[in-house]
Amino acid sequence: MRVHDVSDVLHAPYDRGMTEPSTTLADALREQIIAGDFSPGTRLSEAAVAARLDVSRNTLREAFRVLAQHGLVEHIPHRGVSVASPTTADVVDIYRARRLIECGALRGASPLHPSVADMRAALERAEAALEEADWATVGTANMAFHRALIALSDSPRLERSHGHLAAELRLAFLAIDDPESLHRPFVARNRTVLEALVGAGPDAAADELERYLTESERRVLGAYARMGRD
Amino acid sequence: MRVHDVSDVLHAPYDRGMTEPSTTLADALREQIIAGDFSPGTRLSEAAVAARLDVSRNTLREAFRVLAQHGLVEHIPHRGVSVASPTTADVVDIYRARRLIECGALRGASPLHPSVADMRAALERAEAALEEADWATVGTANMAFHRALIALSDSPRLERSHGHLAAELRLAFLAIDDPESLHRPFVARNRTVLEALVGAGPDAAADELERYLTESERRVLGAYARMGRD
DNA sequence: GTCGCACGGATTGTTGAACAATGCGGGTCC
DNA sequence: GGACCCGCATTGTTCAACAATCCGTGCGAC
Repeated sequence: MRVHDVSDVLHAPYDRGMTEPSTTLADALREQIIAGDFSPGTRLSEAAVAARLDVSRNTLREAFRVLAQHGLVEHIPHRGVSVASPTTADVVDIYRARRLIECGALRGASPLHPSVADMRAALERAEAALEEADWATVGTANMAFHRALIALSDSPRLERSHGHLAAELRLAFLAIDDPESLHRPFVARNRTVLEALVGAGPDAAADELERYLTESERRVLGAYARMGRD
Repeated sequence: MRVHDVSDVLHAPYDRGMTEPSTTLADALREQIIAGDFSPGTRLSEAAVAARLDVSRNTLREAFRVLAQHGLVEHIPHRGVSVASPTTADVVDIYRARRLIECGALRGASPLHPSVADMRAALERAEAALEEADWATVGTANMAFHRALIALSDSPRLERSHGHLAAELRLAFLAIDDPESLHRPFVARNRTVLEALVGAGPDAAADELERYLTESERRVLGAYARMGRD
């Protein structure tokens, strides 16, 4: 069953912590969105969401502005915001940007960079989850692998941009809803990338990564086509 | 004389047009900031800016959130927002990201792409402004050249990221306030890049662009060092 | 003198209510 | 069936208020 309205979703009010709601609020909403609490395309009524999260409309609107900048939410004037639902063109663009940024980061990386350990750790988590057919965890770990890969560049701004791409892409995965075929084949490929990096060197790893991304894009687009998606 | 408080700046209320203030408002503020109406580091008091732009604090805060996401403004909880003032580390990071994105876009580009015409047009504007020692226009045209260069990638997301980098970098230029040395030498280099693209091909152009960016970074960092800047 | 600390003013964070402006759906009329 | 119009729901924005936090100031202790 698909969720098509906020009211269909039950969840606790976001956790009020020590920081300001308006900052944390966007984070909380982001987490819920990429966790799939609201499926892509869901309309987010200001009044409904504000009531459910127990914040005022004004505060919520600030959070929405942030999410809209991240591409996680689409804001159309006088028509409200809805969870972004990446089109085929969006997917193509996301992968184009990923290829450029990830391969570039990898090509300029040192195999001795501390993040290599993070990549390895993420890879091992993915391989462990693979054993148990826990595709959600596999997906998360794959994501972490690529995040660590970008960290090789030591560039906060590239990490930020890549984070946005990853979040948007996750929405596309949610829309497809076939985690196994989207995540399973790519654990082995990630291992190949990592071993190429510490073995054959950054350029070979980047070439391998490029194949990875092209294949991943092909899968997503194929699924979209089968769904008759725009 | 440097501006250090909003109250020092005189300007008309932002132009109320047909679209919603909250969207246009961020744009208007962005324009004013990158035009140098508020010098980097200036504190932007909510009450003062709201009064001057004739909007409510709530609406202004939405705009601030957007600008903060763009990196144009720094928002510290309970301490308000100030115009970003890129540190040396920021400059290094911005150039690192620019090198990766711009060189990557160029390397994957076709010399037959329509944006090549835009690059040429921007270059000619820069060369014309150079004749008249109009450094501000030279800077704007140089910026447009690189924007057109990114457009070679046909990736809206890369264009957006690059736009943010360019805006942040402009703040660094504002802080330096020596437009001639920052813009003059690079017109000829842009021509070299363009001619390499249509002549020797994308890879040669990318190599040239890399030298361009390294040299530009060196100038900015040098100026920062001479200013005793963080 | 200066270090720590309490106090108060100023600013930010958030709320709730209100109203204008816009979009959407339904009904009517031709 | 299609064009038009009207009413309702939602968004965009403002305002006033209050809580929470920060910052400068002055005081006292050492």
